[in-house]
Amino acid sequence: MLTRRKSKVESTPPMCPLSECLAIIGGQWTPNIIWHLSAGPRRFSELKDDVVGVSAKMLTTRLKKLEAEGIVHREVVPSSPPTVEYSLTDLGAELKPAIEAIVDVGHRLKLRRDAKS
Amino acid sequence: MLTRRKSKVESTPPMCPLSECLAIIGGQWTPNIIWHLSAGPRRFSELKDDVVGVSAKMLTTRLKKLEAEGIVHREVVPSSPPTVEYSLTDLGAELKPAIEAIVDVGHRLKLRRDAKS
DNA sequence: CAGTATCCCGATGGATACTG
DNA sequence: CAGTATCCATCGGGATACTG
Repeated sequence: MLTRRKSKVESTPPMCPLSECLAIIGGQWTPNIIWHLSAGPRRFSELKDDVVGVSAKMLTTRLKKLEAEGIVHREVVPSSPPTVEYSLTDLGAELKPAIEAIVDVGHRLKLRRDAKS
Repeated sequence: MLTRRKSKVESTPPMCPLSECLAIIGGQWTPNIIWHLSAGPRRFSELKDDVVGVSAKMLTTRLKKLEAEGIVHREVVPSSPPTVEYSLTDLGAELKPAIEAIVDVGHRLKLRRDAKS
């Protein structure tokens, strides 16, 4: 039997900075990009290889957005052929715990599913 | 001066269950829905009020998907007018740490930005 | 209350080709 | 190498109206 709900329920968690963070890591590919950058600086083509399936277009789009938001740092190395280093800023590094938590849960979810099938 | 990269870099984290989890919480509104459910069972219209801005269409869509994935439990209370209780399953509860990590980072990000402006 | 059914528009993102 | 430009199909998701 279901217990009757108190009119004010169990109190919803205070207020939600979820969107705040999701606006940053919400975009397609974005978590993957940040995740790969979390291991250290990468060049454009390295990232393109790491983040399997991403197109150059999307990768640039996301990197630009992340750079504008102060999450990643872009450093052009003047050389021929030119290379560009992408890395997480301090601000970007703060996202790591969240990404790791997601990875962790993803792992446990996978285990559960595999166990059931 | 940038240090030269070792050919094998700093080793990318093993393999990525990111997508595993993102496939679940990735959808628009989804994290918010789970977040609100994490405080306890809710009825359809309560959720619709909690998750500000969501349309009935999207809410049903997401809830159906989450139910199919075993993340939320749907319980129809036979009464007039009918009510429906949504709650997190054990599996769904495992997502809470990830959501909380995201909320936490979102909060810190907000603080940083506010400090700068 | 708790949805379902349609219509419909705009953004997302892939493929491809081109450039400094 | 590190992108940019263009074309174009898809589809997420809002508005609205209807139902058991």
